[in-house]
Amino acid sequence: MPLAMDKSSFLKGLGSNIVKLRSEKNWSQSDLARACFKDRQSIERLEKGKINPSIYYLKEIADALGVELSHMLMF
Amino acid sequence: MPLAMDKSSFLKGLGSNIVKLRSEKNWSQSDLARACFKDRQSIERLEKGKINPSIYYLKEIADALGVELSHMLMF
DNA sequence: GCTGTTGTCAACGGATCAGATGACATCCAT
DNA sequence: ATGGATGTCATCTGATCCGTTGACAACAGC
Repeated sequence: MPLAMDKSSFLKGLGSNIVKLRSEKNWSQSDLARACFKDRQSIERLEKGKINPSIYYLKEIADALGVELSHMLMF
Repeated sequence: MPLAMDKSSFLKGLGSNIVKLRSEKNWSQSDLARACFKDRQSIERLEKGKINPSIYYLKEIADALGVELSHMLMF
C-alpha cells in the first residue's frame, strides 16, 4: 500500500477489498450484515467507501468473513 | 489474534502495539503527535485504548511510524 | 404480472471521536 | 530548586459514526 495515500482512495480501496472477500464466499450484503449483526445499509456504505469506519467495526466484519483483520487491510 | 475478542481488550492491545512501535524508535508521545500532525492527548487516548479510532486515523499513525498498517494490527 | 432479493441513496438521532485547552505529578538535567 | 519534558486526566465543541427507517430501480423466479 502506497504511503500518504489519499483518504478517499484509501477508503474506496478498503471497500473494494471487502466486496471481494464477501464475493468469494458468494455472500450478499444482507448475508454479511446478518453474520456480523449489522445493517445492510451500513455494509453498503462501508463497501462504497463512503465512511471512515472504526477499527473495531472492521474487526467485526473480518471475524464475520473469517479472515484476519490485517489481511483485510492489505492492498 | 483470537476471534471474537473483547472490544476493550482489543483496543488496549492495539494501544500497547503502538506504544511498542513508538518506543522502538525512541519517540515520545509528542514526537509521534508531531509526526502525524495530531494532538499529544489524542495519541495518549489511543495508546491507552480509551477510544475506538477510525481506520484512516490509524493509517496516519502507521505512516508516521513508518510501518505497514496491517503490521500494526497483528497481535 | 407479482413477489422477493439485491444494491444504492437520503435523512434522522444518539453516541462517539478528534482537536483544543488546561491542569497535575513525576522525572531528569542544569 | 528551578525548568523542561513526559505521561495522564478532564472538559468542551464540532464533526462523524452507526443504527434505523424509508424509498427506488434492476433483476430473477414463480
